[in-house]
Amino acid sequence: MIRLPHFMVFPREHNMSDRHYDFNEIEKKWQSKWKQADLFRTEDSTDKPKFYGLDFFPYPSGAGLSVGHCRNYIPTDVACRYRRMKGYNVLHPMGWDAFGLPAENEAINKKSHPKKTVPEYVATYKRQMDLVGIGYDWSREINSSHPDYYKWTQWIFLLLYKRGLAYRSLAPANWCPTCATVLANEEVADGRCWRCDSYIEKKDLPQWFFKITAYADRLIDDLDAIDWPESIKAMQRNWIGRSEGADVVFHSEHGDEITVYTTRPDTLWGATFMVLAPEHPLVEKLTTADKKAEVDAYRKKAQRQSAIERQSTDKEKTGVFTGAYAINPVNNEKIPIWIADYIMMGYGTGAIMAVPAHDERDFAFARKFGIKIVPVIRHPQAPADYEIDEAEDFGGFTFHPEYGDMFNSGEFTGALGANGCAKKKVTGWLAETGRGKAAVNYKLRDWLISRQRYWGAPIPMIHCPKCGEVPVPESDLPVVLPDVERYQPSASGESPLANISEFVDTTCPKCGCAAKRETDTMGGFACSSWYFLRFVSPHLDSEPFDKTLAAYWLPVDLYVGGAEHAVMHLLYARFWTKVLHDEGLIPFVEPFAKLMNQGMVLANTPHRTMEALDPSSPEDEGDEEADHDLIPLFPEQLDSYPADKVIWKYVKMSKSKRNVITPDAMAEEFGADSLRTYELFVAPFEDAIGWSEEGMKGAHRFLGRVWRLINDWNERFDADWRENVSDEAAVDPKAKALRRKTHRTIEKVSRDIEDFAFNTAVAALMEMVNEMYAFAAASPDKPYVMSEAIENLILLLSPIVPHIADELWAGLPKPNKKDYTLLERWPSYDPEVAKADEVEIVIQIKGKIRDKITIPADADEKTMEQLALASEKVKADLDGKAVRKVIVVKGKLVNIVVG
RNA sequence: GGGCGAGUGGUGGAAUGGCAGACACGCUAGCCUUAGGAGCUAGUGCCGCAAGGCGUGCGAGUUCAACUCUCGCCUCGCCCA
Repeated sequence: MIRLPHFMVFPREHNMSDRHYDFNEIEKKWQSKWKQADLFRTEDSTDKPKFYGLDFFPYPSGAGLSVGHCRNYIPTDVACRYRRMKGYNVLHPMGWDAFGLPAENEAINKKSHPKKTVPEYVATYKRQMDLVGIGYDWSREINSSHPDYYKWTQWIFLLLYKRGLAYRSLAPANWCPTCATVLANEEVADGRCWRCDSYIEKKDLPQWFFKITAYADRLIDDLDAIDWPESIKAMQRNWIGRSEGADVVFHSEHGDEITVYTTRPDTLWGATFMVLAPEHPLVEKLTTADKKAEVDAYRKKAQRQSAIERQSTDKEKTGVFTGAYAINPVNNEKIPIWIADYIMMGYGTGAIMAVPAHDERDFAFARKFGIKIVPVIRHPQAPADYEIDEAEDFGGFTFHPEYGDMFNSGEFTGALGANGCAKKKVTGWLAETGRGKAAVNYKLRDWLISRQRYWGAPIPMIHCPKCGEVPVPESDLPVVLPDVERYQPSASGESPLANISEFVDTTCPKCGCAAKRETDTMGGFACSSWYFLRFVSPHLDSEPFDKTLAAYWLPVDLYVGGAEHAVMHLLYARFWTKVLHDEGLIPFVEPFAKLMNQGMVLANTPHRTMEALDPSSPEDEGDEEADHDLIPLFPEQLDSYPADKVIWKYVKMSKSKRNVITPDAMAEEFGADSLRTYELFVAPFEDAIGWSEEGMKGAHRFLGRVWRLINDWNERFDADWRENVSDEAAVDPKAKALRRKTHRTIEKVSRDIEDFAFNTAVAALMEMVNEMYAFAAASPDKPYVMSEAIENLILLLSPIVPHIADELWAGLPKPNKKDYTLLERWPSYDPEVAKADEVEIVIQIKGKIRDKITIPADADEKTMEQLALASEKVKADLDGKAVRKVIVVKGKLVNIVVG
């Protein structure tokens, strides 16, 4: 079938009332008018209330925007346009997270240079955002890879250094062999690199860290005061992983001090062995001569394994006895010291006391190596005379999630466990007797900021042979990233900048002698940790941001982006905000007052199984996830592949799967307004959706209906409806009903936009249009209520579909209107008009619906009961049975209970 | 294994404890049209000719009344291990 372009299908060109909905022309026209009028420019000085709406800082990718990105930008745009019409001073800016791994990796793949690719990609993003009609204030555009911007990223680095929150240390770091750089813990998922999926390795390198752990408690506590999804807050709390317990001091037989951290000091009496991480510094010293060979071999093996492999719960426990013993400080028992790979040096003190009776992993370990198991906590549900049978039922009343009472524990036997009471008692006693002290432990590690990569803000530090590390003086900022042809990372673990002598060789700002610059750059998350502040004064060159304006605009009122940044960007940005607050630069402690996460957009993508194409490929053993065996089929492969073998699956859109739908294609075929309507209407904002072109058609059909309805009525539109509309409604119930619908829709759409319930807002507008059609067909001679409905409908549509709204508004024969709907006031509704005067209520008998009757809306309970009992159907059904009780819900229902 | 969330027509989804399925998509029939990827009208949860009955993952419970609240289970998704 030949698919004709829409403009050939409708070749006619008529007058206003009859012309067809040419969205391409309309959208282009209004986008250019808005630009000329500088409609989205934000003013700073005003007495209006402010609204700061912000989208997550995107990195410009070569794939351009997909309809998935639009799921983020469209709703924010609607919220901002709505606030603008409500009379707010709105800040809605956009900029580019242009530094960092994603941008650099992409340039490498393209065999180009980020300096060249980034501006190209930015231009594409901007063009697409304008195409979709997003109302950004482009005069505030920022780019984190520009010296004007990263000067201040470096300035904040120095501020952190000055406040003792940035330090350099040699540490085993997550090394991605493919990206050839180290990564922060947050950038490693399932032992793989967040950008390229390679397995990470451990590598010892001197690295720069930010001391985010110093803010751990505040990062947890301040979550209570912000309006964020609970799931994101929970993820942050989990990531920080605060636990309370005690540091307990053990000694080896020869007096070496070994401190362990435990969350359950009340189980100390059950500690029957100790386990050290293979890397623990004391291992060398403790190991007895006869065990040395075995221990060394084990340590080497452990080093080669990833953290994931080592800690996997279903892995068989391994370990080696060091030959040494420690003394349990609470009962002076001699307990063996082992090393095992499931203990990590990075957590706690790298040493644990093992309580096999009450910890699953310790239990498995003790069982395997035949170590004594001593229960010391009685399960709350266990009978008083319960005897633990080690051979048979360990696990029954052994591991216990809650607190049981202590036994087998010397003077503490009988201490009650409820509410952690025994734990507190033991901790207090440990401190009094010098055996230990209360301690708080965090899973959170300091934020590793060094990257051995070119494309980032150079770390503004100088290494002087005499003075050590010296910060670059503020007046010398920015430390400019040198222009180089070859920027590719080296496998050596050294930054590409290290080979550029013009960059590296410098003089010490303190003593003036020859010195070398730090060659690591900052990871991209540094740039995005403060960009929301830069938008308030994007061109200021004397400070990172104007303090007065920051105090006015921030915190961000609405922050919208994907949930995948739950513990990276969102934690770092909160941390920096608190540091800037502590420095007295900003009055607030949290950057984002309200956070919303949009749902993903998935594409129905054809896949084949691995073996289906290549029968010789080895059968995958075990129950690995099926996804790993599915390979996307590209469009051109689909025809030649047997249709019954194709597996269709909704997966995330990505360039590599060749399943990306672009807003360009949708705008071309259906229009940007249709795209906006569809993305808002298809599902609740937070839900993932599967992309459907059928849905696009539906949205487009709706806009066509709006277009025809209003154009058909344009000649009959009466701008003086305000004076006449009540009279018209007073004499005609249908007119009254339409007025009611209009006012109810205003109420509903306003509330829904504020609640981010865009899908039901669009549905309410569709209902209103349907009702207007029905009314117009039945009462073509009642212009006033229709005029009221039309005028309000256009304004209600404006934030959602701004192009068609402005076009219809411009065509409306109404004097003294503004040029753009955005400049009009958002409609208000009259509760009196919105109120129904008759309602249909339900009559139930024992909860089953028996009849429905229409009664006056203000009928009281007594009247409702009488009317219900008078119903013929009810009478027949009651059939003389005794009425035991009647429940009346005003305006809703009557339930008659017979018995 | 732990935490969080979700299971409603053929599909996306709607419903302050009070008429389950709004609004759409798709489908069916009809109208209009030289044409349809346009538009309009009607229908569309399931069973039943009908009256009526049954229906929100499964099983209990609370209530006059449960998609909604409580408990247990199953399945799926996400995060952490």
